[in-house]
Amino acid sequence: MRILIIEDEIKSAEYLRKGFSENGYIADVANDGEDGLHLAVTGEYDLIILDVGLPERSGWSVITELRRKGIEIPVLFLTARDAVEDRIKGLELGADDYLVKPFVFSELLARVRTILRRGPLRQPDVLTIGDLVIDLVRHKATRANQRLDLTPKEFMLLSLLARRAGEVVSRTLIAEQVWDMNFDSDTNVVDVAVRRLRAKVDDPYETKLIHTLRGVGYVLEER
Amino acid sequence: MRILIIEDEIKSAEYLRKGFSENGYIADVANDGEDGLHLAVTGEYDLIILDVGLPERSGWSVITELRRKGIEIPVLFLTARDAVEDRIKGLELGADDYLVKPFVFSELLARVRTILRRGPLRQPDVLTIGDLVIDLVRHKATRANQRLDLTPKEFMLLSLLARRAGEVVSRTLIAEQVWDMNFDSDTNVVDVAVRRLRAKVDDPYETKLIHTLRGVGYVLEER
DNA sequence: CTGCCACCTTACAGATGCCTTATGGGCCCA
DNA sequence: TGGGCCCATAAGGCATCTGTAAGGTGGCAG
Repeated sequence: MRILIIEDEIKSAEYLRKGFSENGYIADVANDGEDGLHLAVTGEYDLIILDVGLPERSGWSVITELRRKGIEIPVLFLTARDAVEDRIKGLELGADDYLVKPFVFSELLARVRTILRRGPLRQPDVLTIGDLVIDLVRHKATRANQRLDLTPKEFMLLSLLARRAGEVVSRTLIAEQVWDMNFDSDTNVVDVAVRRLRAKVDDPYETKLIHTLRGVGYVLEER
Repeated sequence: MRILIIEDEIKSAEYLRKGFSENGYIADVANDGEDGLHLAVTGEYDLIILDVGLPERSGWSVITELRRKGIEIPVLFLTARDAVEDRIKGLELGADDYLVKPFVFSELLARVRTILRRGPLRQPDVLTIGDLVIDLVRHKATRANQRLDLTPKEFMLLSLLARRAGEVVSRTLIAEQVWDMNFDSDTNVVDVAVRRLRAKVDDPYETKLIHTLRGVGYVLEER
């Protein structure tokens, strides 16, 4: 899941980014409305967090512009405590929800989850492929009831594969979802990451779950 | 669905009652803790909204008394913005959620819906993780039957981890719940606090209970 | 059979994030 | 007022993670 944060105050933006990152989301930051709008249009985001107190281009015009272009990405905006009419305005312009500043991060997280849940992609909390079990909330993966000690990147990669178990996942998609790489760069990060994941998930066990489809990508499945 | 509102300020109480009523709930009001407790015990309510700034009988004792009688109705309490310790306390006493005043009614409504959806989720008074026992009410923790001498912050941190034993607790969440920090991240209080807690909870013992998940947070569990 | 290309595998070093310790300020209570 | 405890800050150290690079392997087309 990818989130775009449009917020001019660098510290706040970073705080939010970190929070989302800790909770398994990929979050990018735009420091003004101009950049934000551009990223929103070009990048593939599942949700936008928008501070409506932006200098350059007011937050409102970002929503307006997005909706005018027919882009339906859910928008959650942040507003000041005393600005009641702003909340109404934001919702009228096509935002999905708002939060009043200052807020506690977990409130934001809860709302984000709610919004994403009611979208088309509803995902369960626990994924099972053969004897491999992945608990997305607890950030825990086990195989044959043995705990797998995975690093953040490994866990991200594994959950991506697991969410599409049985389907081919292209390296391009992996690069995008896990590394936030938008264009082709000539690195073999993906290969190396898959290797490292295999070392923990497949190497110690008889039946392999991660399979390579030459020229296409990878599949996670029981065979 | 029936909701009991325990709130001494008549105007606020009426405002809430009306709000719920408009949204299809049946809501009753009690203007002090005494009445509230009585109604809660006799009436058939699905949820209680409790203001913890009550005069007669403090809000806390209402929760305590209810739980002591074995009544499991979900409680959502309302607290002042600056009272972080209160939030923790309320949850420790067995409330299901809280909301910080002042709030927008729809926020409250959203939370109420969430709670009612997930059904009663009662918290035990004593948490046990391996040989670690935490008594939330008596504010006492022991490991291997030895008393742990914890400072308030340490106890708060430990109970937060314990309440989510087995789940990852992100540093962001910790910072929020224990320090009420929202938008400044450049401090390592959490690290240091965890260190101090470990010194008492883990260092003297063979099996460690507090585990670090790099980039994600901490988990309290037996491994 | 042969060469190419995609992918695998390994080693390494920089970056990152966490740990650890020392220091001093603040607060409570005698 | 003074002592003791609690706890935030800061700084440096250290382990882990992860991207890069370089060489190896194996499938596949011609």
